[in-house]
Amino acid sequence: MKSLHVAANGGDLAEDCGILAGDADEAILMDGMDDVGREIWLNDHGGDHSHHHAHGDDDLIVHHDPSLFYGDLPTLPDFPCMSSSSSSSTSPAPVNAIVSSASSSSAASSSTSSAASWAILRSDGEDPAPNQNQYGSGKCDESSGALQSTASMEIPLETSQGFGCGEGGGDCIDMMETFGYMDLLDSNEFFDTSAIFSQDDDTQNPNLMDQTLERQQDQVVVPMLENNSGGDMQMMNSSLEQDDDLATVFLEWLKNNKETVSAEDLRKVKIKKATIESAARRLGGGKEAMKQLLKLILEWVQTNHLQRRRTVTTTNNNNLSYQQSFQQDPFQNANPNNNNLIPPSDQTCFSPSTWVPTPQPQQAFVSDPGFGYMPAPSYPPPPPEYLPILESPPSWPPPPPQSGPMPHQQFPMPPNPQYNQFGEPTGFTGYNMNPYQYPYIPPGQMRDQRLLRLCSSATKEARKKRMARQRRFLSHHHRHNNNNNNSTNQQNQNQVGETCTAVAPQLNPVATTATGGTWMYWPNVPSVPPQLPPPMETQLPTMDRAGSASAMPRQQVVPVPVPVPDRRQGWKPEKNLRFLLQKVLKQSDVGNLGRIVLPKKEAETHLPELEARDGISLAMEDIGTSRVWNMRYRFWPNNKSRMYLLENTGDFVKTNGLQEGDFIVIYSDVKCGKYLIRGVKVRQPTGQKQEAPPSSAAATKRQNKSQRNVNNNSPSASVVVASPASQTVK
DNA sequence: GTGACATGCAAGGCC
DNA sequence: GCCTTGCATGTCACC
Repeated sequence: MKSLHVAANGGDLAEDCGILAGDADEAILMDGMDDVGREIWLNDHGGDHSHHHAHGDDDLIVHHDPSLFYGDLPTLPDFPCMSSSSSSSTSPAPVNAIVSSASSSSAASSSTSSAASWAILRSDGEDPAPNQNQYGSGKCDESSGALQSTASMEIPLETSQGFGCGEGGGDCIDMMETFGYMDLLDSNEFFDTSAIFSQDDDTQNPNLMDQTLERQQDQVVVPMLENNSGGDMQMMNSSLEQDDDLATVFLEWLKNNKETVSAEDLRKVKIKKATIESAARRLGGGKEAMKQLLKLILEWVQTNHLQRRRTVTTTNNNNLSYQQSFQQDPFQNANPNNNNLIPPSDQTCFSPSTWVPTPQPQQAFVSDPGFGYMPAPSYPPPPPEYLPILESPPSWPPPPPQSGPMPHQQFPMPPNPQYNQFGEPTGFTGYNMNPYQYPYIPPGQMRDQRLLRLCSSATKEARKKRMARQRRFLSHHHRHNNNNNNSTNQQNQNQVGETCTAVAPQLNPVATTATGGTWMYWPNVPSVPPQLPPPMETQLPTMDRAGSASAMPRQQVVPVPVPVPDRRQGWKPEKNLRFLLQKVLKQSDVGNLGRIVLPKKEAETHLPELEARDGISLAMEDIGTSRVWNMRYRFWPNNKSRMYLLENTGDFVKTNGLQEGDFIVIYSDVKCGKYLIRGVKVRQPTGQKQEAPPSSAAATKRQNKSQRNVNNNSPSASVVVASPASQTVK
C-alpha cells in the first residue's frame, strides 16, 4: 500500500501555517518534533491486510478525516529524535512518526512502504504498545506513548477489503495500538516487512497506480477503525462528510499526478499533525480549511517534493560518498541538543524527499543524544523501501575496494564499516553513526534553496564549530595513534586521508583500497614534526639527516646528489617533507617484478609497522608527477628476519624511466602524513657509459656487486643525478 | 658470525 | 608458456 504520509511538526502554529501556506517545504522539512509528532497521514490503505502483504495489493483507500487535525492534544515536550522519519526508523515511536494508519496492516504498509498513497490524518499520542518502544527509553518512551495515545484519531478511508483488519475487523484497534507507529512495525515480529517492501516495489509500477486510482474512485470506504477511546469513532463519523471532499480533492490530485507521483513519493511526505492543525486554523478552520490545507500540501508535494526527486535523482551518483562521509561523521550527532545541524544528525532539517525511515531489523543500541539509546539498524543493507525516496544511492558501505590504480578522492572512504573516515571505530562513540540510520543527501544536491537556507544557513555556525571539533579530535587522534607506533594503520589511514584532504587537497590523497583489497595507508602525522628540510632542499639527504644514519650501518654518510625540485613538473618543495629513506635501485627492483626491496632498518623505522606479512597499502604520491601510486608495503619472512618490499612499483618505475642504479627517495609529509616518492635518475658523468642493462646475469651480478661496494643505498656524490625530468644536478 | 639484501627459482594461476 | 607470488639461498658488509 502506498501512503502519503504527511507528518507535520507540531510547534509554533504560526510557523506551521506559514510553512504550509508558503514555505511548505521548509516546514515539512523541519522536524523538530516538539510536538509529539502528530502526523497527518495521507494514507492509502491497501485493502485487505493479508492480501496486501501477500500479494501487494495496492488498493488505495482514500480516507480523509478532518478530525485528524485534533488540536486539543496536549503538547508534548520536544523530542529531537522524533523528528524525521529517518530517525523514526531507528528510534522509538516518537521519532517515528507515526503512522496512523487505520489498521495495523495499513499502518504497516504505509509506514514501511506500503504503497498506496493515502492520506490519513493521524493524531499522535496514542498509547503505544509497550513492545513498540522496545528500543526506546526515557523520553522516547514517553513521547511514543503520548503519540500513540491519539493514534486512533486516524480516519482512513479504507477499502472494502477491510484494510488493516485483515485478521478481523475487531482487530483494527489492536492493530492500531500495536502498529500505531509505522517504524515500530519494522521491528514488530508480527509484520513481515519484507513482504511490505516487495509490495512497495509493486507500487512503483505505474500500472498499479492506475489500478489503485481506479479502485479509489470506486471505493471510498470508511475506515472501520475503532479506538480504545470510543470518542475516536465518533470523531471519525463526524468527519466522514468532510472526508468525501477531501478524498475528492486528493483523488483528483492523485489522478492528475499519477504519472509523476508514486506511492513511494507520497509515503515519504510527513507533516506533523500539530502543523496541520495550526495550519487549518490559520486557514479558518472547518471543512474548507482542511480542503484548502490539503490542496496546499499536495501542491507542495507536487512542486517541491516531486521536483526535487527528479532533480536529485540525476545526482545520485555523487551522493554516496557524501552520504557516507556524513553518516560516519561521529560529530554529526555530537551535540544532542543541536538540532540545527545538518543531516544526518540534524533531523530538524528533515526533508521528506531525502529522508526515509530506515529499517531496524537487528538493532544495536547506540547512544542517541535525543533519546539516550536508539536502536541502530545493523547490516545488511536495508530494503529498497528504506532508501531515500530520491533514489539516492544506498548508504551502505561501498562495494569492496577494487585493485589497481586508485582514483583520487576528495573524501577517502573507509571501506571497512568498522571505522569511519576519521579512523574512529564506528562503535566507539555514543552517537549513532550507522550509515543506515541517516540517509543523507548532501546539501549541495538539494535543489530547494529554501531548504538549504533552513538547514545549511541556520546551522552554519554549528557546522563550523563541529568541524573545529573534528579537527581537534583528529589532531589528537593522530598523535595518539602515532604514539602507539602505528598499530592502527587503517584508522590512521582514514584520519590522515581526511586531514590531507583538508590541508593539501592538491595532493589528491588516495584513500580507496589498494590491490588485494587491503587498505590504503595514510601514514600518521609524525608526532614530532621534524624540522629537517627534505633532502631535496639540502645537500645531504643522507640517513643522518633523516635521523636514521645509525640505522644504516652499511650506508656511508657521503654527500648524495640532491635532486632539485622539478619545477617544470609543478612540484614545489615544501618544508614539511620529511626524508624517510632512499634506495638505490637494483636490477631486481627495476625488473618486471614490480617490487623494490627496501632497506630494512629504514623501513622499520620510518614506515608503518607491519603486523602481517601482507602488509598494507601505501598511497605514494610521485613528487615529480603528483600522481599517486598505490603501492603495497609488505615484508617477507627471511630466515629469522624480514625483507621489506614495496610492491606495485612497476608502473612507477616505468613511468619515471628508472633503471638500475637510479634511486628512489621516500618522504613523508609532515603536515598530513602522506607519503611521497621520487624517482631519481642517475646519469653517469660525461664519458662514462650510462648504466646499461647488463647483458647477462653474470654481468649483472658483477655490476651489482660493484655498485654494492660503492653505492650501497647511498647514491654517490660523484654521479650525476637527473630528476625524472632530466634535470641534472651534481 | 650475523644480518641485510639481491635474486634465483619453484609453485600456482592465467591466458 | 608466461606471469605472479613467495620463499630460499647466496653474497657481502659489518661487528
